Amino acid sequence: MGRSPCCEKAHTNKGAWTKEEDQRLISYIKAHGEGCWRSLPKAAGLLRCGKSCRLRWINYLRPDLKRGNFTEEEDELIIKLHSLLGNKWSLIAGRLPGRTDNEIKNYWNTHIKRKLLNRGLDPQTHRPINGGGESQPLLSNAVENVTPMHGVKAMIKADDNNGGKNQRCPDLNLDLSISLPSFSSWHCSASSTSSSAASTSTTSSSPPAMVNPNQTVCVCCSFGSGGGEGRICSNCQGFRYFIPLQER
DNA sequence: AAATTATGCAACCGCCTCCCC
DNA sequence: GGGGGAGGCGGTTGCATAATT
Repeated sequence: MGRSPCCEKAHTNKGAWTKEEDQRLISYIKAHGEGCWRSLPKAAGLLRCGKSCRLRWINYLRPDLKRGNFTEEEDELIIKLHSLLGNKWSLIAGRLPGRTDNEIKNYWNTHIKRKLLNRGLDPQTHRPINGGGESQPLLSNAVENVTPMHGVKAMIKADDNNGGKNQRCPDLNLDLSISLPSFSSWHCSASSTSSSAASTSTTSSSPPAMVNPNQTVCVCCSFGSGGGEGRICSNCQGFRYFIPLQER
């Protein structure tokens, strides 16, 4: 049986994109907008798979992309988010405006992994490699804005469905919260029980009041969906939550 | 200067999830 | 509720360039 191919591979180009192909794609999307990637190549006169067009646009041609080196701040933010979310590159990218999941993934594999190893931290678990650093923080001391979430452990509920694919979360003590660009984005507007906590004023040096161990905080709203990736949220119905341990 | 090795990144592949019928 | 199509995601590959020998 097998799955049907996403496009007619016999008549599609592969490999690096030419300037002409780029230009065709850009002008088509400028004229018609994104959407229906499957039919886009034909409509735009491109001999490319729709997925390839989407990837090229999202990762390279989009006008809002921030090209160039990652800053130290971005580095640390990626590390923090990775410690919370694992290899959820799209969610991580959602918190880094102008960066793409592919770019972050590549950057992680080529730079940050090495950086963490140099710090003596396991890039996957963010724990000290030699086990001798039990009292060490999970993340570098250079990470500012990291404050303890008193008594709160976290997990990502969505990964429960992975059949153990992500074994990392249930055991990982994520005694962390991070300074977010906007506290107001911590909770879904639809989440009335949480919004009162979010509105409590805080200072950057104290644990935010929103980190109430008895409340449920939505990870996707807090970290990933700001850039229009809300499809995973659906007003947070059983998907990507921090779950206080006492509820488990 | 040439050959070899290492590195970085764009692009592809296949699976998963969502959405519509 | 189930099936199928389309989009999205993460892992991996392969090529171009840089660094080293």
